Amino acid sequence: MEFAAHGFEAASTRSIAAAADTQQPQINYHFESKEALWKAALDHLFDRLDESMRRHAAALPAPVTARDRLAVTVRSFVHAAAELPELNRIMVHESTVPSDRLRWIVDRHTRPRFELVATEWRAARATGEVPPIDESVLYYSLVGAASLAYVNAPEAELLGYNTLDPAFIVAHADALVLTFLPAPISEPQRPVREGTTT
Amino acid sequence: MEFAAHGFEAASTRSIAAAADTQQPQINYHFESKEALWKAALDHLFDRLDESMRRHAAALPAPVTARDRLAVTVRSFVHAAAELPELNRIMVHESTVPSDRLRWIVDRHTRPRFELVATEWRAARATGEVPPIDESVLYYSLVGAASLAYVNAPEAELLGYNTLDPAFIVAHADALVLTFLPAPISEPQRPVREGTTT
DNA sequence: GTCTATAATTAGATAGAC
DNA sequence: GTCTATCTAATTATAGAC
Repeated sequence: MEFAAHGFEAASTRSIAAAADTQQPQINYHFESKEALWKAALDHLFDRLDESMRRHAAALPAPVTARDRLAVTVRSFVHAAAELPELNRIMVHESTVPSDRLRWIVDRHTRPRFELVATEWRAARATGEVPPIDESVLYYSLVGAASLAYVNAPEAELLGYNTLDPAFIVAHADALVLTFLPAPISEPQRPVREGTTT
Repeated sequence: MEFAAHGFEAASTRSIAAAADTQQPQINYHFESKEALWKAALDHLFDRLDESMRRHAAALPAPVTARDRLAVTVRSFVHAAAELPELNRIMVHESTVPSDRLRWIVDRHTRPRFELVATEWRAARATGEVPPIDESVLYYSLVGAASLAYVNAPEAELLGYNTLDPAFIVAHADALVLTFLPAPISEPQRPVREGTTT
């Protein structure tokens, strides 16, 4: 993906067309503009992200507690980030400077997904199953921890590590569950239910 | 910084010159090429990273154990990442695709810093003070967790969070120490010294 | 050293043949 | 729908006046 490798401005419609084995004017025939092509590419990548996360979640044991649900989300996201490095590459390319494109992504794709993780985190916080970390701090720490190894795969390769090796990906998912969702030491506090006295 | 905001290719020498209140040809007068300017900018940013980390480390309690030393490194890096978002922005822009520029950065700047963290991590692993996580997994998880909130600050702003707020930065550093360097539950295993019997 | 003018190349988008 | 040719604007780098 040219947009993932070079960013929106530096990705030329000529190289995008060449990668698709066609000619540059075909882009303006099939899409209204370079930006319309970019938006279509992002909608497609986010669809693939959702599909990848659902597929990996289905392969994991069914969660029972709120912490279990987060563990499934974390493991699924690590696997999806490894499977779709292009998406997180585009996200960091676009998120470094305010723009209409960034507002479009955040409104359409980022905010609903952030709210999903924040809601899961609040549920696990309420039962004392996870460490006392604010949801915004948690979100950026977790997403960054889960995605950089794949976003920066060419750099890791030069350091001598193949982060796309399935063994790396599984070790990575294990490590993030171990660190962000450690097994609770004390008994998890049950949420206080109405009408129940302790 | 135009390179941080748009990446090498998309940053025009005209806008760089305009930001420095001068004319575009001045760049080719003072530097051999656009790439030479970029290399000078990166050398300068890495110097500032080292200075920032030293300054923040000096403001923290002196470390005793290997885990303490890592905690100082983590806290200093979080503060430096917040202070210098441009550097990590350039790093993700450049690390997504193999290039001569990427090789230049890795050889000159990334590898020595990676080895430093890996060495500190191995020392703490040997005494059982930190979780059983491979150094490559740890490196990308930690750097990603520490930098994304500042790399993606414009995105966080649209989600309603000011990640450059000192309160966020401190909570972020606390969270990463809590997760990646939890206080050991069991007594840390002392490394076996030669000539010592237990 | 600093500026204007410009050369050589490449960008996204369009016109029009087939 | 697919192609070649081309338009306008932007790019890096250089030439040369001051």
